[in-house]
Amino acid sequence: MIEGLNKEQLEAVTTTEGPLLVIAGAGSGKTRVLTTRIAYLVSELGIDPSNILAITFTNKAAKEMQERVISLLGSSAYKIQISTFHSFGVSIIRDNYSLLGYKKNFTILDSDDSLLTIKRILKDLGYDPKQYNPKAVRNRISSAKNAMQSPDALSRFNACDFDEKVVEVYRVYQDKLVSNNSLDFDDLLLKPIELFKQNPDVLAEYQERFKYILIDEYQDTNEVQYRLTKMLSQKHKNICVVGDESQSIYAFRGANYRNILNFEKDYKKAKIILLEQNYRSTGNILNAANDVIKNNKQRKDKKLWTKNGIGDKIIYHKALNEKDEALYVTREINKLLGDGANLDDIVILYRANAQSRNVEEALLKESIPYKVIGSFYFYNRKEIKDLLAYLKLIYNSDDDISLLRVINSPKRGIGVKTIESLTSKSNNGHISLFEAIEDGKEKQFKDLILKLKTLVDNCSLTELVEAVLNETGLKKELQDEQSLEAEARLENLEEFKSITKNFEERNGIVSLSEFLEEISLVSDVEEHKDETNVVTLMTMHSAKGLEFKYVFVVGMEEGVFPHSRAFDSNDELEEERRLCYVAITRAKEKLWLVGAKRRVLFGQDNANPVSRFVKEISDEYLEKDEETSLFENRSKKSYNNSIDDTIEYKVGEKVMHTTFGEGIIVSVTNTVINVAFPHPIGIKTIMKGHKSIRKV
DNA sequence: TTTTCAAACCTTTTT
DNA sequence: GGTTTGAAAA
Repeated sequence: MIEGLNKEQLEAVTTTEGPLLVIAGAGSGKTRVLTTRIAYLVSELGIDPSNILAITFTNKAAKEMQERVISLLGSSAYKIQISTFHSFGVSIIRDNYSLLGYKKNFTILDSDDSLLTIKRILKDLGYDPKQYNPKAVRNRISSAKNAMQSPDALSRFNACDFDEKVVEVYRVYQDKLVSNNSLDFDDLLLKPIELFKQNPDVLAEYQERFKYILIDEYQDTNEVQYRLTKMLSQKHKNICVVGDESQSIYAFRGANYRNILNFEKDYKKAKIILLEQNYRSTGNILNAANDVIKNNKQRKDKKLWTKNGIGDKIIYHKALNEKDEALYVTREINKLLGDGANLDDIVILYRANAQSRNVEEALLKESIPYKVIGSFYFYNRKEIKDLLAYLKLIYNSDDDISLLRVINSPKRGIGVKTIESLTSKSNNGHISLFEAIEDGKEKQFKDLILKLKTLVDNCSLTELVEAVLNETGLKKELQDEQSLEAEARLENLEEFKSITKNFEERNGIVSLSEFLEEISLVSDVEEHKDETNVVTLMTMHSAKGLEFKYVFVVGMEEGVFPHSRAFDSNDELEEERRLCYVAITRAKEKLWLVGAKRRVLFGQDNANPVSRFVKEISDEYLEKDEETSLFENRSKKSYNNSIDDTIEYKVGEKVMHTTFGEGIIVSVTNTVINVAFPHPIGIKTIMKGHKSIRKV
């Protein structure tokens, strides 16, 4: 098990007692250390797996850690609590809901739901949403919660009129959540702390249970997470935190990388181990990363090194515009594929999700299969949100937010007037909107939900979803519409059923409560599908912890990356630089940094200078390629090869695709068409005039 | 109550 | 550039 570990790694694995800080540079075998340490605790020291708690930030990281521990320990690994901070929080709340004043069937609000709630509160209080931006209010409340400030505490600090209003909204918002028997993301961590403060005996039980605690990505912990782990580890003090302040990229979410720098102060006898040997990347890639990060003032001095070869130089390519930028990337990908590379080994990283569109269009043109991680396309669709709101309301009828979402969707003739009278009734009687319903059209709605409620314990999840679709009229509304867009929405609802089916198969028969919990904590539908052998597109933030042979970073321009919002703050610029460090160190073999001379942003043509991060890399490791005019000709040629832009398309026309077969066009944009193919293929986006389709 | 159309708004990054 | 929001008409 411990074979092949270097001296420092071995020390990190075997130093099991007392506080331990592992500063793990990118690619230094951090996950291997964590998983081996867990296995060592269990199989060498005979620690009961249920006494171990391992916490990560993302679902992806938790899943990977669990898989690796299972491969080391077998099925006993299932008894180890490996989870994200948020799902760990939910499990504590679930086990102690009544002590916290919640009912068993609490629901979790996503950030859209909390925004809607805040909008309604602002309106109720008579404030102009133009003067008090709801998003700003939500962010302010969220950061207060992440800093563990109650409305009272916040009111003591408030300096301006805006803050005063925030405090007011904050109070109403918290009351509303409690009366709705629901929690937002921040509550998932705050409530456990509240619980432990008020019930020392409960805390003592958890402290006793989790004798060994491991925290991954410690540099990304915020105040709440920091306090929570400190409370839990107070008794046994066997806490091992792993992190790298150079990779702290979540300050906007309240993360405080000083938590890692202060670890030695918090735990007086803490041992510190530095992992600086990198096993992932070539010498050139590491040197470039070091060149960039050394421009940050606030950091622990360390330098990654490797025994790997020097490798290829990093390529910086400046394209003419954002279209050429994307085309350049596809051309390089095609070259790689020609040399026998796998699509799985290729990733394209960008600063903001909105940047994916150009790249996607180019990939479509070249018929290169890809997947986009972390863009909430699926769960953000109206029909899916409606369906989920129905499920939430069935599960927790006090959830006013979900009720308001679906009470008149599909249309039942229940309008503003009815809602107003229900709201005042619910306010006066301190009951939920659902309970306030007594008669009228809304009574029919109430009966419908009550009827569906009886199904929860008597049928499978998929059957319940089917019943909701049929009984609420959600399906009928779309079928009656007879439009192709409605057809696409129906397809999405079908897709949702395959998600519930998948969930059932994975976990056996599952309850509505477990399903809702997972859906609220897993933002990305891709985690349910396994699309393999495709190019991956994602933000640099989502890429943390991952590695790829070939990495493309696009948008290397001032204003795009570093983002213009960071210009006026040195702290934020340092955070952007850390993000750049994360992006560079994802690459194992080859790295491309790509930017555009001109770029259309907000419909405006901008000419941004090259990103300062490119300039920070010494020419020793960098190969600059600015044959922009040449490339323009080449790109035109390749464009003409596969695209015939003379063909006109109309919605409703039939087309034949070389692999998907016959389909119907459901929508047409300037560059692409969306085509509905028979189940299970579904809706596909295809370039206009692409050689793979022809009209029939 | 629902539909429609023009104006406003927007773009960090995520559990 | 693209979507969401608001006011006015149906």
